[in-house]
Amino acid sequence: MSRPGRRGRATIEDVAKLAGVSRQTVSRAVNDMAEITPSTKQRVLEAVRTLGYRPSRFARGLVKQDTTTIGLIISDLVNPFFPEVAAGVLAAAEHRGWHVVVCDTQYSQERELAALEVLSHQADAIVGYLSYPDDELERHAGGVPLVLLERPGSSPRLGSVSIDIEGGVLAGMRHLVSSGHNRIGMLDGAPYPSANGRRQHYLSVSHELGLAVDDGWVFDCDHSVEGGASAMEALLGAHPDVTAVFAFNDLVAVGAVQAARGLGRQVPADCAVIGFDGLQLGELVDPPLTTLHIDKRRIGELAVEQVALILSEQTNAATHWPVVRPRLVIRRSA
Amino acid sequence: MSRPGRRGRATIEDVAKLAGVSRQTVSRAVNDMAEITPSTKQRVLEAVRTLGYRPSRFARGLVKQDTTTIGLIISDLVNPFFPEVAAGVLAAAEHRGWHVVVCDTQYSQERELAALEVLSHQADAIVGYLSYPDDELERHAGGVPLVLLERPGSSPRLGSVSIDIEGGVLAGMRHLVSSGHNRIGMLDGAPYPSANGRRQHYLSVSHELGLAVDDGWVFDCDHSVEGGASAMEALLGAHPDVTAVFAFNDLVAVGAVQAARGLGRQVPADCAVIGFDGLQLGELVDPPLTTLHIDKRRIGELAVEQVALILSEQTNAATHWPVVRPRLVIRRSA
DNA sequence: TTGTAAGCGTTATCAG
DNA sequence: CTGATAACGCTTACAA
Repeated sequence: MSRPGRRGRATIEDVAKLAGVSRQTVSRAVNDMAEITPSTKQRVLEAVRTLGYRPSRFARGLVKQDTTTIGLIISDLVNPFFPEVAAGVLAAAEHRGWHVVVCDTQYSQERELAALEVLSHQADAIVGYLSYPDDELERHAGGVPLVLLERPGSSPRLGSVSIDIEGGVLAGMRHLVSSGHNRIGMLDGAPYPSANGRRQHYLSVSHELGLAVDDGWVFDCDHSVEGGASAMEALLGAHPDVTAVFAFNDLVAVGAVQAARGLGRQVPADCAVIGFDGLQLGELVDPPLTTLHIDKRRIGELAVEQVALILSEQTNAATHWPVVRPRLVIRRSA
Repeated sequence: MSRPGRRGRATIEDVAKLAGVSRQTVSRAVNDMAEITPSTKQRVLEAVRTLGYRPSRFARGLVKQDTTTIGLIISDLVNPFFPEVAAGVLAAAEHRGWHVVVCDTQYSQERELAALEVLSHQADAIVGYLSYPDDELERHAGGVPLVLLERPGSSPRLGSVSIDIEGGVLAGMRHLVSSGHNRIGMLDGAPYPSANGRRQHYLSVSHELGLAVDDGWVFDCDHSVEGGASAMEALLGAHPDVTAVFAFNDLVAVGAVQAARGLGRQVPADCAVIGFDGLQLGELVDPPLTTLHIDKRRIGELAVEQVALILSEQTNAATHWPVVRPRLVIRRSA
């Protein structure tokens, strides 16, 4: 005995009963297919309305296997970097008629795990900023294709979209050196997925360019304005003679500028600052931020293309790992 | 005859066959339930791995009616305002174990409709910045509960979280007037959902305060820095004697500051500017932006609470429509 | 511990 | 044009 509302919502069966037709006919009316008389359609639709009937997405998805959902895991929606990547993912997904479920990890590995857990059940593929080692990721993804953002994947089972960090660092450091700097410090993002590479490349490039700096010139910080500010204070404390700073990202760079000023230094006169990602914010602060601009939307779009590739192959394997190249944008801070 | 991969993915049946057990046993192994011998569990799990089996979320969702998905429709992920709202939604949803599917309309009504279309089929409730009239929305939502953001809902079927625009405008205008301004212009967001109210309240408050301004002192613009800049130029062109500007939001305000300066005016000396939403950006520009700060995360959280309420009542009706109050934050621009 | 049977709510197929 | 009937893939009883 199936009362409407027995388990909450009315089913197609309930509608059929009320309208005095078969489930099939209800289906035809609801999805306005052709083979149905206007009058019956009316009657059915009325029953639908009075019962507040809505088709179950699960039942529908079960029978017509066509809806694709991709899970997006990002670190922090409030960092302007990520929404741009997300916008790229959303646009590319919408273009394909896919849905996107978004999770924000707040840089927490625990949340990252939870997100993987959820999305491995709810999505057909996962794209995101992930921090666990490849093998652990594969285990927790439970067979769902994975596309890593800003990080190369070791196995062919893992797609990836990365950034040419080395090229970016090289371009940035060269710019600073050619502007006459040789005591260049670095503010690195605290170790987290997207944090990889900058520090190492900073050190090797510094070495190549003959700069007398080492690990002691690098200070870790949160990926935020506040983080950048306090790390900058630490750097200036340890190396008061620093004349330029290579920042992990634009947020950090802005914080560095503020801290430098707070300590009485002019930017760029006393200390130059260069950012790394090219947020709009950088154009609006004073002085405008010199930065290595990254096409963030493109990262998201490329990630979805990767998913499409992987999903279309029965091998479930990626064959091509795109790399996005930063572009030096010179403004006034360096 | 069901070959694994007949329709793409292996099913529980395929695994059962390969492991030589029943589907039930596979289910027990996969969801690691208690009543199963370790050895068989091993065997099953191995079959799972070789077949690359993943349970269908649709089949699972069909039988255990517990997954809740909420659809979030925002106008523009790249406007820093929206990610904060979204972050609130995500946090509150995660707290409840709900999933969030995000759509970005790019301020396009066409996309808004498409998003409604999709989400009305894929979500248990929709939260978002919507521009269509209530009745149209209800029609397109096809019975899915709706929570309107920054806009009151007329029917009890519509939840909403709004902002006390009137209070905000009043506080802002009073601040400007008490600072000695009486020729105050306005840059209003181009008519779109969240755009409602500011202009009207600006006009009535101006009238109350005895200011000699009218519609001609209001210029529409995109909700962006660029939009604010060009509208500011227009305003300064039409009313060169303007001494203060009430901006639609902080992005617009920043643009206004830039334009004012570009035309040789000091801010706030020659022309004060006040924003409306309290982005972090406002603290970082020069001069720091005076603004009416809005708790954007809270908007998202309240929206999810509304959804929970609506979903829990069988009436499907909202009974309480929260209002978020702006808070005047005085910095240097006004 | 394991298997069997009965749904979950839809759509597709094929008669009528 | 309409209605049985059979999937769709999984879980929850209930038997064995």
